Amino acid sequence: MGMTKQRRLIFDIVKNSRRHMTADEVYSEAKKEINNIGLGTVYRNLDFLRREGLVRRVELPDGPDRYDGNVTPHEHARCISCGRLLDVRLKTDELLEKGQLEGFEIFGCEMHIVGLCKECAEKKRREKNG
Amino acid sequence: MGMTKQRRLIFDIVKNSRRHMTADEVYSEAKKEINNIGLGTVYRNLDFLRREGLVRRVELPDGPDRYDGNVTPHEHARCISCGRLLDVRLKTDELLEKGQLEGFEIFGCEMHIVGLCKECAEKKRREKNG
DNA sequence: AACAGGAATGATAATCATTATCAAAAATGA
DNA sequence: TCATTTTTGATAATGATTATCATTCCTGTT
Repeated sequence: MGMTKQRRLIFDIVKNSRRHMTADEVYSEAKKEINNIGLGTVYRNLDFLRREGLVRRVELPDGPDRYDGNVTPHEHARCISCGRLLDVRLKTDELLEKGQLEGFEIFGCEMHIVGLCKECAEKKRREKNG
Repeated sequence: MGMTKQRRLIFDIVKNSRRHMTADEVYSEAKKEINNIGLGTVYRNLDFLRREGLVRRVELPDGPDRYDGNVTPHEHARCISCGRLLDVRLKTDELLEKGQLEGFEIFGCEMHIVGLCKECAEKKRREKNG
């Protein structure tokens, strides 16, 4: 596996971030280290790292994909106000009502909870109450 | 609510379809009735109908959105081979492990199961076994 | 029926995230 | 070292969706 300084940098950025960054945010961050890094390089390496299982790509139904350095199984809740993703663990046992997917070969499942995070919910409440 | 013949047609197409159509598929279908209908009109009306709660938009993480005439609560399982969506009902009770989303105000949740539908799984099995 | 005002239309351009392309540069390995 | 493969940066292309805008179509009121 060719490990260029670009690839290492991109990996470190995603791995060390506690947020769930977009490719563009990774790009901005990477430019601080390598001034002339290309956006294509960022996309290419994020995809490479995903294929290697080193990072996880979270594909949201709207808006750009996010990259997650935490590759352990978990799902996400997205705040529609600030856009932040929160990690959640699901009880996946007994999720489906029985017999619905007879013969369907499940490879994986993605769940996105949408709503307001604690901070944004409180902020909205304060605005309302004056 | 202005109900033009375009809007009525688009609604009928989605409502009468047992599939989950893309905007482009609705457009192709609509052109059979109204030859010079615009793609923008299709998008505009699908969005209008969604806002009115008459159809549901299913936003997949990859590929174009699908439109569903069934607006009762259900989730989808997508076949990665033929792209078809299957309806599934979830046991949403006790989905989350307790205490994870303290303060998070849940508006909704979208789940996409991905895998192979019965037909495609069987087809693949046949190809393998000769 | 005529008319005015707002809404919807079709055509087209613009947007945004992502991929593809490709020559030049860098890494790898015999 | 030198040849081969991989990766890079720059740029163009893609695909789905939205925005724009002049024209046309409704709809309700006289």
